[in-house]
Amino acid sequence: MTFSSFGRDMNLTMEVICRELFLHNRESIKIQKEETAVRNLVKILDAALRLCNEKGFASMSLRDLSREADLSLGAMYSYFSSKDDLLRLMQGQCRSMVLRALESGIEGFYDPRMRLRRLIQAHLYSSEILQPWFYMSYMETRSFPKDEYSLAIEAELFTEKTLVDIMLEGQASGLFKPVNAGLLGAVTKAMLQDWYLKRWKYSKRKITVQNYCDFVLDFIESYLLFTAEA
Amino acid sequence: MTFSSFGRDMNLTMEVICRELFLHNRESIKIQKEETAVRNLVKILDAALRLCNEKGFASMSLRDLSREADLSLGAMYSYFSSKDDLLRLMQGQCRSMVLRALESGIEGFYDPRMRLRRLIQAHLYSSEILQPWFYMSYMETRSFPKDEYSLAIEAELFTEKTLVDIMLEGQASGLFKPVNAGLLGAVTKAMLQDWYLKRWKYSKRKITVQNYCDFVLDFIESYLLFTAEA
DNA sequence: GTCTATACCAGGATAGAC
DNA sequence: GTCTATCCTGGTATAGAC
Repeated sequence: MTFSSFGRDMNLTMEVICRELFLHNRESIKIQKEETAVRNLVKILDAALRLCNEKGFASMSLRDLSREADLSLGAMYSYFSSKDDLLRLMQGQCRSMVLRALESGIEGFYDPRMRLRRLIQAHLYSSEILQPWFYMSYMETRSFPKDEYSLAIEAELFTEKTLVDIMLEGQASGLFKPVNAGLLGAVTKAMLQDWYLKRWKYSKRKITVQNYCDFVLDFIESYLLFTAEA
Repeated sequence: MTFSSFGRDMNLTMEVICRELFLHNRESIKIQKEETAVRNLVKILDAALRLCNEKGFASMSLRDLSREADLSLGAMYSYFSSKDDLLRLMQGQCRSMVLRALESGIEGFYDPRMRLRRLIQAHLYSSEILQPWFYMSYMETRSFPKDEYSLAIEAELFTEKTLVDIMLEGQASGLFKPVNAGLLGAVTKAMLQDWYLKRWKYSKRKITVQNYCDFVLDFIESYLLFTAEA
């Protein structure tokens, strides 16, 4: 699976994302006409992701946002009922996109080595496309209200558990070495997250998602596979 | 180097830290008497770290802080001149402690393998002791004013460069395999940071800093060393 | 050195015209 | 559906008594 084929399959443009967000939240959004709603949601979310990733959600004022989104304060309140509600909308959309990306990455594959590769690729590739979403989600989790917080933690642990389960499977079938799968899963997650948390660093060094992905796979597989050294 | 010997050597109690912070910032702190100042700084910084790590610096109000620190608003303003100034004080103190810990970790060691081990240990052990400081520093960097931001980024890159330099040294002397040292340094940093960023996760699983450290060292050395498999 | 009281403003939220 | 005008809370910061 290459990055460009993944991107084509997932089709995650802002317009598509906002349309889905609109359809899933018709009750809470006061605007009726789909085209109007989607057009403005694109403006709002683009601006929100930009501001939020610069200074953090708490420091982003709705006045800033209204200026950047080129919509009045009053108009924006037709799309969400409070600032927290905006965060909830974005967070929910992000969670559903991530889950879909990871699941579509591994479905139909049964060999542990292949499943591990595809899961890591799906994670890195989707965080490449949705970087501002992933970043915001990571940085703002702690300020969520209790129920949203739990959902976010659950999602974090789910990814990790999926990684660990694949490793355990591979160990059970004798394909992988009997290393500490729990810890390997944890640090793998950390490496995957670093890709969207330190984007500035990797861009500056001209390291592409493909480079990073190949390296991480090599590093992990060297530790897991029995294959002799080159 | 074990965690407890490191802890003994560094002697990083809140009282010691605040005394140092006071001595380095006498001009900006309006209180004269050292004992009074240190006693109150401990109260302020303990509370600030707690609140800040819960909800983020921007969402921590000085009213909250004054209540938690059990000092009036007016009194607190004798210790810093603005909320941003408080952040600057804490940030500066954190940077100086980290640098000292890392340097004292590797000084006097020349074998690349040993230097790498000691640097990783020093980083993990100090982040174990200073977890709230490290966490705050990581999460708030992006909201710093420009000059403070540059200093923080510089510190991040310095640690990474130290790691990479040791790896390159080891490769040059033929001790380490010729893997991509730049990327290995980057993901190593990510693994080190995960220890203080996801403390809740590791505590819950009863993984100690010693467990984590041993695992990370094994993982990295397996990739770097020529030694045959067990 | 520490407190209380208060100035002042920015931010979230809403009402009601168009 | 969108805008402008406005309300009101709660934030940072300071003044001045003790």
